Amino acid sequence: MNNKMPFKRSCCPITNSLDILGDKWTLLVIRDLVLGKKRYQEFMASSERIASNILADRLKQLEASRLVTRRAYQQKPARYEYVLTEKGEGLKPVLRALVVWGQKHFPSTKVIPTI
Amino acid sequence: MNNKMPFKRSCCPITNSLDILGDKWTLLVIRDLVLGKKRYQEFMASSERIASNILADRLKQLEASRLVTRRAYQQKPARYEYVLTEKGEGLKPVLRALVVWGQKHFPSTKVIPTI
DNA sequence: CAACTCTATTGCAAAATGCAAGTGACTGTA
DNA sequence: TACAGTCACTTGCATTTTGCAATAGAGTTG
Repeated sequence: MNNKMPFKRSCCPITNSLDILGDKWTLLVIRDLVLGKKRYQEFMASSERIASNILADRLKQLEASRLVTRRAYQQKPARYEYVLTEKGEGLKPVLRALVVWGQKHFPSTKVIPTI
Repeated sequence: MNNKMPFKRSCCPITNSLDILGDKWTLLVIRDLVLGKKRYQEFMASSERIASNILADRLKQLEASRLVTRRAYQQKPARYEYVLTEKGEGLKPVLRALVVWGQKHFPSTKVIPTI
């Protein structure tokens, strides 16, 4: 299930960003991380109902891209929490721009105060 | 090939935005439109080498989502150009945020002055 | 010890993507 | 008037990704 682009599509910064972020789920996981969620069940509980295999895949890709670090918060059983790196935190302006545009053009959507 | 989400995944503005923009090509077509490209061959000529069926599909979706309007610029044969609507223009801040993030984290990428 | 939680993984069907080739309506050249 | 060329797509088909449901493994709780 996991995959990677083997070559650069171009030297455009937008293209390179989309090679990591360009799907329907990755930025939603990052949104949840920005909102303070850290654990699997918290991501699963979001209203978009991500499938567990997709979530596992996206968390691996985010770790591989160094947007997120995985840290054990307990042993026995080993349990991990996911936290944004500085690179991942740097996506807040992208999320904010999407919130602004989304709120303007989808009137039924709600405010997310903390992004 | 053409498709649509039949229902809203959630009332989150980010989610609603990603339901339109969340793939590897849509925002690149919008980037090209922002850069002033209007015609099929111009989009095809971009360095990411989009496949023609994908481009046709994305242009249809963009029109259906009212981010783009299609206008005949000649008859015989009928030829159309694509122009951003105000809704589409409103995505410039999203593109700018992606440029900033991309340029910071992919050092080999180049500046795009006019976005 | 049986049920339950949490974090995944697996199998399989459905949808999206990528690639190459083809089409239809013309235009420009020999 | 053939004939190649351009432009804007469309089609067919193989590959890849996604979505859904079920299952698993490690431990906890009643």
